[in-house]
Amino acid sequence: MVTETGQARRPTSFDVAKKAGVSRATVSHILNGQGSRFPEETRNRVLNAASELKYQPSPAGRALVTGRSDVIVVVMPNTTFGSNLQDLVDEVTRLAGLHGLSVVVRFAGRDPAETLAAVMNFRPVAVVNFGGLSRDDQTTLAASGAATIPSAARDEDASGKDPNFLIGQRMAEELLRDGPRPLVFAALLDERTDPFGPARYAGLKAVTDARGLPQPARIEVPLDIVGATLAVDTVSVEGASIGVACYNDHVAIAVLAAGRTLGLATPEDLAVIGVDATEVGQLVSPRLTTIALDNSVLMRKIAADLEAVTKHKAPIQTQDAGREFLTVIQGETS
Amino acid sequence: MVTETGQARRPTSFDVAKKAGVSRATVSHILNGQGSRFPEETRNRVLNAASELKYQPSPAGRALVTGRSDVIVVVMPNTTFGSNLQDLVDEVTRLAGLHGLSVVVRFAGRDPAETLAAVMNFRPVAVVNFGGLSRDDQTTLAASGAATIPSAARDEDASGKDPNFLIGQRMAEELLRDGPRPLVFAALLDERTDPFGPARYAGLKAVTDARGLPQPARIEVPLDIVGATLAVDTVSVEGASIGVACYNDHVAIAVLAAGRTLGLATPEDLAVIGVDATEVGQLVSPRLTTIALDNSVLMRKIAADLEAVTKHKAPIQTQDAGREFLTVIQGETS
DNA sequence: CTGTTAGCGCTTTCAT
DNA sequence: ATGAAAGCGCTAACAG
Repeated sequence: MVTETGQARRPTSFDVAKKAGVSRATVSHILNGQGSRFPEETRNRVLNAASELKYQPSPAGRALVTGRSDVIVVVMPNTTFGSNLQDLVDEVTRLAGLHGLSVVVRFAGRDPAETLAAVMNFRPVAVVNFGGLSRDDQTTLAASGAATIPSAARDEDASGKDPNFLIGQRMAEELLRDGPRPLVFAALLDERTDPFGPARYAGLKAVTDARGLPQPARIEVPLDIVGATLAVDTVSVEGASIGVACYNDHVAIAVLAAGRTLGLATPEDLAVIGVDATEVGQLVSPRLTTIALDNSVLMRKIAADLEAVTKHKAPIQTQDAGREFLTVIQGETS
Repeated sequence: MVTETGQARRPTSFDVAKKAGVSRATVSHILNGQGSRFPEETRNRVLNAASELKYQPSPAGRALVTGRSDVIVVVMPNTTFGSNLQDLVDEVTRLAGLHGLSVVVRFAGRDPAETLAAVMNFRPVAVVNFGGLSRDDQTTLAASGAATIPSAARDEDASGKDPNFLIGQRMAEELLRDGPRPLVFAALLDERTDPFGPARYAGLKAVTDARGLPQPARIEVPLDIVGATLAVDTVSVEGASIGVACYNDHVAIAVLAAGRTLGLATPEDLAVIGVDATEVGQLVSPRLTTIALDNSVLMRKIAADLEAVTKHKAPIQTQDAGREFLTVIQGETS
């Protein structure tokens, strides 16, 4: 009765070693790729033993000795996230899997410090920041040995490189396509939790400035009809036409609802443009004009950075994609 | 060259022990609450030392010795999830924090086996299943020592206990409020990824059966206007009225869009009801009739189960909430 | 009450 | 080419 109690003890590298007739060190070497210098025969014995035993190395054991877990944390901003969040996460998960890493998703909470602490607690090899992690946070992470991905670029203080700045610009151009009119930026109610709004506003403003138009107003639009109507009412002027650039499609839908309540004609009196090209935005009437973001560019950047991190190389300097990742979906609201 | 700058070695329990003039074992005892029997003075010395050093126990070290990580994995179904996912996750995170556990979010991928493997890889103390984990998966998890939460209840094969069954019932009743008409269930396109649909359909069918109505048709509605129109067209009958119970608000919006395209009057020819009471559903025109789910009931259940798990008690038998967690939001589509 | 001791499963020099 | 040995940071018996 040397063997099993019912308590299926997970096989350890020792079990594999025994079965393959080698030492644990050898097992470790071979299973970590370092063993390309072992004779084919030994390697096969080990590999076979491992797979027969369904051996899974213990993350804890490895983490303990390396001081680093095989985890990459994905931090999502605490806002509605239009493009299908799950697709993004799935893709990152797939990518991470290619490097033998597993993914942990974390939503940025109200308290940034707490979020950061939680993230660091995982001692991740890298952190994918979709927003919600400040510059300072990233610095702290870097000091702890965790690279932040995508490296730099994003949130680059409205320098014209920031994608969100470009989004703002593009929205302004679309709203001004048929001639000048006052522009309004419709933000989420709670700015704290919105990492993208400021840069987008800056993009809007860059365009109005360039064209000698008044600086865009800024309203905060809650996602209910009463609140939205109140907010829109503060900027709509009798008989005049305005163009509203919205934080996302949901806000845009709220602004449209408010416009209906206020008796504004769309797009004549009230032009609206959203961001994200959500499915629902194309199903409502009037169909939303919106900006589609091509995440493949972002994903390529992430893939490259991930590669760099796991290879201990410096982050590759992918050239900025310019605006090609933006597409205006022409709807009925602009 | 790797920056060796802030690589400040994290303090270990040994550092704390030294600073407090005790042994590591004592530190461990005191920091794990087991030390309520230590003299106040010793305890304070240790606690102070720990906080001065900003000591954070190493998850890996602890996991290695206990064979279990301080992690609870939240598994989200790979479908649109109406009720604000983040609120749910935040709440679970808060709850977990109360027990010193950290939360990992995982979206169920296309491949269930892979998902399960990833989950088990964390050696979690518990798994919160919002859908996406099958009965078998849960059994496997249980065998590995991870409790599944909420315990039982959910997905109870359409036995009238399953919340989704109740949702189906309630939708049917609402659609039949003004008299009998054929019912249709509008599911998500990809049923594999939909853990809730079947039970909801069963709920619908229970009502039509009870009232001697024909069994509900079932259509799969993609979230684009063309596909949705095609799908709805297969069930709409010239001059007749139908009631469509939708998987969620987004599907409902798609069905309404299809109805517009097909020239159906709502709610006369085409009554529609959604699930989730999303904000956007109340902002579109016509305003959606939908079912609001009170997640507080679910959260209470989760809280209780979590308590039970960490206390090694048997899961508390909270009495089922009946249907009180369901509220029909009366809109303009039914 | 507190410390000693023994690992948990793994990687990694350093010998052989 | 392979293995022995030394921990990584922590907890849990068991002594004292």
